[in-house]
Amino acid sequence: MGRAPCCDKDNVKKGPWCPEEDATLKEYLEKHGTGGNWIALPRKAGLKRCGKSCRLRWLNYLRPGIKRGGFTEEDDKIICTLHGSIGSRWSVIASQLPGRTDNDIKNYWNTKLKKTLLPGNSSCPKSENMSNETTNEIRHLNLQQFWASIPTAETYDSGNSACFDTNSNALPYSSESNVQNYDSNGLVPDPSLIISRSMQVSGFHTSGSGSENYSKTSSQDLSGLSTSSTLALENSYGLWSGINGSVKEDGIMHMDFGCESHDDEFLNGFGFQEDTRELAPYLGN
DNA sequence: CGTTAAACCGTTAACTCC
DNA sequence: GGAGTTAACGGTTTAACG
Repeated sequence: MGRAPCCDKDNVKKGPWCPEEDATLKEYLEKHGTGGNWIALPRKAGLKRCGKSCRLRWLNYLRPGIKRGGFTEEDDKIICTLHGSIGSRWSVIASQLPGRTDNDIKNYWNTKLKKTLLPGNSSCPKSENMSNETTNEIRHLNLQQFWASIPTAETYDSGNSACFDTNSNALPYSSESNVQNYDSNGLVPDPSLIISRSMQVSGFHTSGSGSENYSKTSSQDLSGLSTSSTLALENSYGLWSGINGSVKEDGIMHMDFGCESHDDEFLNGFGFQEDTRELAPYLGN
């Protein structure tokens, strides 16, 4: 006996969505939100689709602020770097690329990046496949972005994909209008601050090199953030131990990366050491 | 602790282009 | 008709809830 199907398969439509269905779903969600229940949603909205299909359609296609195609070189670097570090945790990678969906990134990786960047079909963009310049660039980018990406309780990106409060009727996306900009002098935050800050947000700027503005929201906005991405961060990027689960007496941050690995040498090359003393030069300590 | 729903990701059907 | 691309499905894992 298998698991019970999520819906009555005889009475649901499958396959590509037509414009009418899209319009119906969009209109319903804009009016009523999800109501915290995707499964009941299609019936309420008058759609002959299963809730899972509606959710996917909304998140991957209809949701406002969605970006499709047009990946930049910087997007490529972020994807390659993160994929090299954490593997195919597409939702985590997507959380670093505002407006991108896990599905989109996964497709892009499988159809383009994997072929162009990993000719040896390696799981990691190892140095032998790249020029030194490129490798160094990615290393630097990775460090900056990894540290910068550790969110503060006040930061998340306006266009992020993963803001979704299942307990409210709020639509599962963040509202750009609630976002204020502030200057972030120095992309790499103090590690002690990093750790003391709550990892409760799902999205944050990762692009650029230090002079960009970051975004912050009111605390109210944080309630709408994705729990899944929060957990994804915690699960993927490690368990933080020590004071407040973070920094030990020696002031060194000890990290236990829970991700399967991939290639220790590679990770070290990208700054993923267990002991962040090695990262001091990058962290400005 | 069992059940249910959401989230996630690998796979593939469907489509487009050459 | 084969290759490339993308949207969607299916199955599994995770989280939430009673």
